[in-house]
Amino acid sequence: MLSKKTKYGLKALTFIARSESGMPVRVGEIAGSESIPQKFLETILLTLRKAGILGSKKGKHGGYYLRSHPSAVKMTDVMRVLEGPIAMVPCVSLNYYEKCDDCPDEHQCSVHRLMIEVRDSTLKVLRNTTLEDLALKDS
Amino acid sequence: MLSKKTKYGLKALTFIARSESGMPVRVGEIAGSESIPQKFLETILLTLRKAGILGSKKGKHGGYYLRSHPSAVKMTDVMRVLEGPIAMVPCVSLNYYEKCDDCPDEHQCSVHRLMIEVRDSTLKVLRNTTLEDLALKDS
DNA sequence: ATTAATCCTATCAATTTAATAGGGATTACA
DNA sequence: TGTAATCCCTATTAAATTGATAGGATTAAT
Repeated sequence: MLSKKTKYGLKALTFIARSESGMPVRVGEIAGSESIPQKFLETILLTLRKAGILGSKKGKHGGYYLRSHPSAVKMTDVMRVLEGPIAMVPCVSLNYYEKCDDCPDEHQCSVHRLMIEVRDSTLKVLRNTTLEDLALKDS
Repeated sequence: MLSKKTKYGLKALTFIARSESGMPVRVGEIAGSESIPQKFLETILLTLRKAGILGSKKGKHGGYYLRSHPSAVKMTDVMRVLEGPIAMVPCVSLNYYEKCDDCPDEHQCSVHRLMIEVRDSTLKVLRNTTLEDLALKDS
């Protein structure tokens, strides 16, 4: 399951990408428009800022803005920041590899091989999708 | 993340598929060989039996066996039984569809569209993989 | 009968998730 | 200079999920 955190984060990024004005977007505005609890969204956008995806401006007329053009914001990056590893098992993760304690030899593990295929197919989608694609309207 | 339940279940199914004798396989034997807590595995195999994937024989010399040839056991079915929906959001699930409360129109939801693509690519893998594939040794 | 197995359901502890709380720090601008 | 608006930070909490265990009931072979 996709966490609410990730879902809210993606919606917020889309909202910011669509807001063409170039001005920082207030958390409250996003929260209101997208039906997201504001305080929760604050922590999410903070995470995205710390990850370098968003920038922020404090104080009156402050808010969040994209650090790069939407076409340069890859879903792989966003998902890793918000949802964590893309792989479904750590022993198959490119960025967060970890050995399983219940596997003497992962090259003979049937689950391992299946999960590599799932990971690769998911990666293909996420690598080929950017925030610009998400921000397109309709269909 | 793949749950332990699913991981254990897949390993157990692989073990049974590899055990060519045709005789029912005891839970204890699988648990021992695959380092799975036996009592936990009992409940998992029970689930697989209730789903029609495994059959069982009670009493002495009892155990679990496959109801179909490994090549007929699709990963889509196994995953749905053990892990639940393949889609990452309910509004994109083929078998467990549910509307999101925070989406006025899901056809305009950017997350929705992305998740359809992820679902389809995962489905393609899972539909094309059977227990027979998992049971192949090595690489 | 005895033994060895599955079957069933309840329960528990740990973790994760979703959300809230309560301010602190910074900035615009009157 | 002061005040309102905004992001920043961390802690806490409640609910849900997960992983595992417990304790027998039932069934079948010998």
